[in-house]
Formats: sequence, C-alpha cells, structure tokens
Amino acid sequence: MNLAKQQILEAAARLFEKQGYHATGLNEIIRESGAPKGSLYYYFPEGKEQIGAETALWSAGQMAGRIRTGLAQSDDPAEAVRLLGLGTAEAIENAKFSAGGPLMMLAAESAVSSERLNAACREAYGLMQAAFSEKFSGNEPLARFVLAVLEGAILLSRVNHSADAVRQAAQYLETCVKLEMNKEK
Amino acid sequence: MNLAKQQILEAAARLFEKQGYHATGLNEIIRESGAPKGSLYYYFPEGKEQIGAETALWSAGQMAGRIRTGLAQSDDPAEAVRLLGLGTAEAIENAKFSAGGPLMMLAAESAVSSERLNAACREAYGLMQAAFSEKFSGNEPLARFVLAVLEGAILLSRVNHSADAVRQAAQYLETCVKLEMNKEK
DNA sequence: GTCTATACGGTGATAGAC
DNA sequence: GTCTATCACCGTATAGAC
Repeated sequence: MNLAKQQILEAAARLFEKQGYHATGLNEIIRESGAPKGSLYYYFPEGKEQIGAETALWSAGQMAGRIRTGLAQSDDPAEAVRLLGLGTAEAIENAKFSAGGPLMMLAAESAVSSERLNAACREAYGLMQAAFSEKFSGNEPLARFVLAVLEGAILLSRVNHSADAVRQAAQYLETCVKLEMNKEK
Repeated sequence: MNLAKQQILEAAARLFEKQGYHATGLNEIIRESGAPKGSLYYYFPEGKEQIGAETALWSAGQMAGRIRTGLAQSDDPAEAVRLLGLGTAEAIENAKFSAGGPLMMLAAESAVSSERLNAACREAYGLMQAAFSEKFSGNEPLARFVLAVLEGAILLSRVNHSADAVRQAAQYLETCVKLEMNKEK
C-alpha cells in the first residue's frame, strides 16, 4: 500500500479511536497524518465513509494479530485469555484510556445509520472473532462471547479511566473459558 | 420536570441511541421532540453538553428500573440475569437494533474528549451497576462484570443486526453468576 | 417562555491548475 | 499526484423582539 494512504489510514484510526467517527473531521485527519493534503480524495475517492470502512478492516487485522500473539502466551486457552486480558489492561493505561481501537467507535456510530460502514465493521469483528475461535478449537459462540466481554470491559474502562474493569473481566473470563472448554471433552 | 424539557430529553435520548452524540444536531432534536423551538436554550442554557449529560443520567435511571424489574423475575440471581438477558434480546429486536440506550454512545464518544459528559456517564453507569449489585448481595465486581458483558453483547448485536450475541451472553452469564455466588457462601 | 434572525466557523466534497 | 480555491450546507450559539 502507498505510504500516503497508509499515513492517512493510521491517523484516521487514532482519531476515530479517541473521539469517534463523526467528531473527526477530514481536515483533522490530514493534519495529523502528515500526508499531502491533496492526496486524501486521490486515495479515497469515495470520501469519509471509505476511510471509515478501510480503517475498520485494517485496524481489525492489527487487532487480530495482537490477539493471536497474546493468546500464544499459554497453551491453555483459559489462561491464555486471562493473559491477553491483562496485557490489554496495561495497553489501555499506556494509551491513557483512549482504548479499544477505532472499531468500537465506528461500529457503534454506524450500526443503524450507514449501511456500508456497518458492513465493514461486521466483517472486521469477524476477523477478531476468528482469532479467538482458533484458540478455542473452533468454538464460535465462545469466541464471540469473549470478544463481547472484552469490548464491554474496554468501554467501561474508557468511561472510568481505569483498567480495572478489563482486569476483572480477564479473571472471570478465565473461569468461563475453562468451564466451557472442559465441557466439550 | 417541565413537559417541554422532558420532551427534549426523550427525543435526545432516542437520537443519541440511534446515531450517537456528534451525529445528532440540535435542530434534529427539536424537530423530533415536538417541543417549542425557542425552549431549547431556555431549559438547557449550557447547550448540547448539558443535554448530553442530563440525557445520560435520566436514561440510566430508566435502565436501572428495567434492570430491577428484569432481575425480579427470579429469586435466584443467576437465573434472574439470564431472564433479564433474554428480555433484553427481545427488546433489541423490537427496537430494530437501535439498542442499548443512549448511554453507550455518550460514554464512548465522550470518554476522552469531554470532561463533563464523561463524568455524567460514569455516574450513570454507577446507577446501573447498583441495580445489579443489589441482586448480588453487594458484590460490586460481579455487578460490574455483568454490566460490561451486557454492554459488549449489545454492541455486537447492533453491529450484526442480530440479538444472538445477547442471548448467548445471557446463557454464559448464568453460569458465571451461579459460580461466583456459590463461592461466597 | 417562546420566536426569529443571525453570526461565525466548520463540514464533506468538487473543479481545475500544475 | 498534489494543491488551492471554492462550493453549498450544517453545526452551535447568541441577541433581542414579543
């Protein structure tokens, strides 16, 4: 992918994550990106919605990678989830609670209003769910549950400016996953 | 509370829930509310932020009520949570996935940008957490966990236009709560 | 309490030069 | 590929009449 396009995408991701889709202006994205001002509509001819959609998918790819790395810390799926959660909590603190990636914002804001963005977000969450599902021997419902729990906990962490919700969720999740994975055998 | 003010608040709640805080204009709120156009800055002299903050708190009061009613369906906390979750899932379908109340949107969008809105959202979530905590003999961490799970599941339901995530979460949650409540005895 | 008019900045987007 | 000028529109907020 072209450098300027990539810069725009990453700047958009940061801004969407912090303040949301509608609160972020195109000018702001260009300013923050350092990319040439004329290149925005060159690389994203369909405008802001396209930027949102591509940001969602790109960011979900990143997140899926981090999830896989985090889950690789232990062979035991339940413990792996706990460790991933603890790592996420630390990341949230380092990011000063501008956390969870742009996907949460894009997903919430587009769910009812924008067909296209919504479709992209659905696919994006699918990528993340897949990263969990691999670790859970293909148990998709469990993967989706874990994903939902982490998203919810991250939301509360943003609001409370404290990663406690995520740390606690990690703890509870370990139990849930252990239980569910044993049931299968 | 004055009728016009109440109308504005409820219209704002609906719009914030559907499309978010920044995507909703003051004009739109007035149009939707049916309240006199001149009354907006009369009842909300501090403007949009005040509307957001009061909407968050009012809506959280409503939600806390619904949570209490839902949880009253069973004496067993674990089963009560499952029933509340199933009821929520149905409500989401009826609302055509414009779900979860305005609080989720307000919280996500204001977490980093607006000090005042963020404070209101924090308090609002506190009200909801309290409604759970009562049922869990004061177990605040568990209450917060359940709250986080439901918020996360609602987010995924919005994205996927399917209440499945909430139904499944309700199922998993019953197990979690049962486990945690037994541990205490 | 409510209304209208208005200020002023910002929005996403397009056209055409280079 | 990039820039600048410009578009029409919408945002929030205020002033002052009634």
